[in-house]
Amino acid sequence: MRIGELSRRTGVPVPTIKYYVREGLLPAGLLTSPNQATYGEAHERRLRLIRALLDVGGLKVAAIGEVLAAVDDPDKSVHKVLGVATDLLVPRYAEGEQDAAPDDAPDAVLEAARERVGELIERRGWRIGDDCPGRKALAVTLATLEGVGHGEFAEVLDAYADAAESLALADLDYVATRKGRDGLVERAVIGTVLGNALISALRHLTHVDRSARLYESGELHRDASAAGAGPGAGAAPE
Amino acid sequence: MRIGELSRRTGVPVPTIKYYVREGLLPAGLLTSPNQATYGEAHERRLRLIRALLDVGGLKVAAIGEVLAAVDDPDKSVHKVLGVATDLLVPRYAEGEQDAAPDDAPDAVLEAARERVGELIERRGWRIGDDCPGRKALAVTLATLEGVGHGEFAEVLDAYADAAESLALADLDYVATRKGRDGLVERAVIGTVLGNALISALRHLTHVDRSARLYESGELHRDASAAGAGPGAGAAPE
DNA sequence: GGGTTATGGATAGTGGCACTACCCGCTATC
DNA sequence: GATAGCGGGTAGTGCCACTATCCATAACCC
Repeated sequence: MRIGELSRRTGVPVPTIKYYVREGLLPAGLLTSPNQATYGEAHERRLRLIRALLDVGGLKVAAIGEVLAAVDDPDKSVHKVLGVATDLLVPRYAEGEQDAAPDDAPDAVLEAARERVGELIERRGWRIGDDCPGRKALAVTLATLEGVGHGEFAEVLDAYADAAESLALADLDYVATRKGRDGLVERAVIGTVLGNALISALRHLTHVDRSARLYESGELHRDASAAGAGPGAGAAPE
Repeated sequence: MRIGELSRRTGVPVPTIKYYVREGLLPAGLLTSPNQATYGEAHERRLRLIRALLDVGGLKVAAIGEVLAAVDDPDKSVHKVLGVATDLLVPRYAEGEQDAAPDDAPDAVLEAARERVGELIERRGWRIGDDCPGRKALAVTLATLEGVGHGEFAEVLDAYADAAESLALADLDYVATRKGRDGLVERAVIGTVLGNALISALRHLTHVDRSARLYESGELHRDASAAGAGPGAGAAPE
C-alpha cells in the first residue's frame, strides 16, 4: 500500500506519518522508484503502536523513539529492552524535582523516602538495582505526600505493593505465553503502558462506586447534573 | 509572610506563584496596603498541593483549577466533588480518539469495548452512571488493545479489577478516617492522584524484579551499562 | 496523451501550554 | 535616603506535536 492508504486505514494524517518517519519512529516505505514507496502491514502495526503509546500511554515522541529503537535492536537482551521500556514509562523526574527548599532541607525528605523505598524493596525481596529510576519515582511520590501533609497515606504502601504484585502476576500470564523475543518484548511494552491506563481507569471506576455508596443516597454518578463545574477560575478558598 | 518567603519555602519561583494566582489556582495574598500583601500557611499548603498535582499527578493547570474550584465550593456534595476530581484525572479522550478508520468501521470496536465495560461493571455490581467518563476511558483502552493486536490482554481484566478493588479498600481506609468535608475531599484527591503515581511506580519495580528473575541470570537491573539507547533514530524493524 | 491527483522529500510555520522577563511605581528595611 | 523587594500587568520564551507549503515526479483515468 502507499502512504495514502496507510493514512486512511489508521486515521493518522499523511503529514503526521511523514513526521514520524523523520523522527525515526516509523521506518520509511520501501522505494519502488526514486519517489515512490510502498508500506506493508508491519508499518501499519507499528503506526498503531505509536499512536497507542502516544495517546493512551502518554509517552512523548522522543521516548517512543527510544523504546522502539531498543525493541528493534536485536543485540539487546530481553531484560535490557524491558529495562529501557519500563524506564521510559516512569515519569522522568529530571533532577531537581520536588519543592527543594534551598536553605531549609535540600532534599532530606527525599533521602528519607529513598530509604523507605529501599526497605520496602528488601522486605519484598525484589531484585532491583540501586539506581533503577523506579526507586526515585517512588521516593519522589512518597516525599511529595509528605510535602502536602499527607505522609500518613504512605501507610497504605504495603497494600499497594500487594496489588502491584498481583498485577505483575497477571501481566506475566500474558507476557510469558510468547516465546520469541520480539513478540515477548512487544507484549511487555504493551502490558506496561496499557496496563497503567487500565488500572488507572479501573481505579477511577471503583472510586466512583465507593463514593456513590458512601456519600450519596440514591443518586448515581453523573446521572443528574453532577460535575460540570463552570469555567474553572475564580477559586476563593480558605 | 510575603511572596518572597512563600517562594523560598516551596521552591516555586515568584513569577510562577503570580501566574498561579492569575490562573485562579491560588488565592491572592491579603492586602495590607495598596501594594503589599501577606500569605498564610493555607497558601503554602495550597501551593504544595498544586505542585503535587502538576508534577506528580501530571494534571494540567486548567484541570487543577477545576478541581480546586470544586473543592472550594461548599455547595457541592462530597460525592459531586469527588466526581469532578476523579473525572479530571482520567485523561480526557476528547471526542474522536482512537484510530477511527473512516470507512472501515467508524468505532464499532469502541462500541463493543463499551459493552464489555458495561458487563464488567454489572458483574462487579459497581454503581456507576451511564455517562461516567471512566467508562469511556476504559473502553478506549480496551479498544486500543484490540487495535494494536493485543486484544487478548483484556483477558486479565478481571485480575486487574480485583487489584483495583483492593486498592479502593486501602484508599478508603485512609480517606474515611477524616470526618470533615474539606479534609475528606482533599484526602480523596490526594489518594486518587498520588495513588496513581504510587501504583505506577510500584508496578515498574515489580516488573523490573520479574524481568530480572526470568530473563537475566545474575545481573541486576541497571547495574551494568543497561539502558542508554543512543540517539533514538534509525529504527529498522520488520 | 493529457489532465488531475497522489507521492517522496524538505523547510518553515502553527497552536497549546507552562512558565519567564521586563517594567512600573510603591513600600519595607537598613 | 539608598537598596531591595513587592503587587500588578503585558509581552515573550521554549518545548512539543504536529501542519502547511512547495517542488518535481509518478500514478491513475478517460
